[in-house]
Amino acid sequence: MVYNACGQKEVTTLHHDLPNYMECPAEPILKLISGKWKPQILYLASKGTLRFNSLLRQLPGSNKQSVSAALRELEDAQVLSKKVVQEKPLHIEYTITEKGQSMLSIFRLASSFA
Amino acid sequence: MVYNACGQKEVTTLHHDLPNYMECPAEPILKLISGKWKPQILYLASKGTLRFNSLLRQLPGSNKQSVSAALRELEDAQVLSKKVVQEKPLHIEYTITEKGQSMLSIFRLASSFA
DNA sequence: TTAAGCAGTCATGTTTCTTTGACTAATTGA
DNA sequence: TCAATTAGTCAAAGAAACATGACTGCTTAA
Repeated sequence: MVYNACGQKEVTTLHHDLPNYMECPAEPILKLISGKWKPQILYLASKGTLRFNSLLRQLPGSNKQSVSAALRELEDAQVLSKKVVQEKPLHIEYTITEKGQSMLSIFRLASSFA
Repeated sequence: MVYNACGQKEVTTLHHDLPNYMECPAEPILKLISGKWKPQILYLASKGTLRFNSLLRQLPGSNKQSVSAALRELEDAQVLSKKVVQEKPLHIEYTITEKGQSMLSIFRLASSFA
C-alpha cells in the first residue's frame, strides 16, 4: 500500500488529472493551530491555566474578539477545555487537554526547520 | 535550561506581563506550509517534478496567480527549487528539495491528529 | 501563418480574517 | 455606592488572502 505526503493511503480517484487525488487530512489541523494568535495561545496554555483578561495582556497587540474566537475554536476542537471555577472570585479557566499537549509536538517539529 | 512549547530556550524578556515572552519559531514554518494550495502543491511535488500548467490542471479550482505566488514562496524558502530545462521543448521544472522532503514529516505528524 | 501550449504578470474584484469601538452583565474592593 | 475587574458580544471598518479576466512573449506543431 502506498502512502502519500500526508501519511494517508492512496485510494480515491476523483479527477482524471489526479490519478491518486486526495484531500490532505493535515490541512484542518494546520488550519486549527495556525493564524495570528493560536500558536502563542497554545504555547501559553502549555505553561499553565489561562484566564481571559490575563491572556489578553499576555498577547500585546491582540484584541478581545480575536482571542475569544481563537479560544472558542480551540475549545471546540478539544485542544483547550473551559471551566467555570466556583471559587473566591468566581472565574473561568482554560486548560490545555491531553490532545492539546500532544499536538505541541507539531510545533516542536516545525520549529526544527526554522 | 527550560524549553518552551516550541522547543526553544527561554531567555528573552520583552514585557512585564510576559516573564519569558518569546515568539514561537514554529509560526513562520506553519505559515509557509499553510494556505489554500501549498499543502497540496507540496504533496504533488513529493511525487515528482512539477511544471506550471500541469500543476494548475492538477489543482482543480486553483488559478495562475495563487499557484504562482505559492510556488514563489516555497522557492524563496528553499522548499522547492526552480530550474529552466534546456531540452527539447524548453521548459521550467519545480523540484522538492531535501529540506522540503524532510518537512513533509510535519504533515504526517499533523495528520495523525485528524 | 496560425493556432495552441507554456509560463507567467498586472489590475481589479471578492471573500475571509483581523481589529476597533461601543456595549452588556455579574462580581468585588474601597 | 462607585469604580474596577472579569468575561465576554455585536456591528462595522480595515487588511490580507484568494480569484478573475485580460494580456505578454516565447516556442512548436499543423
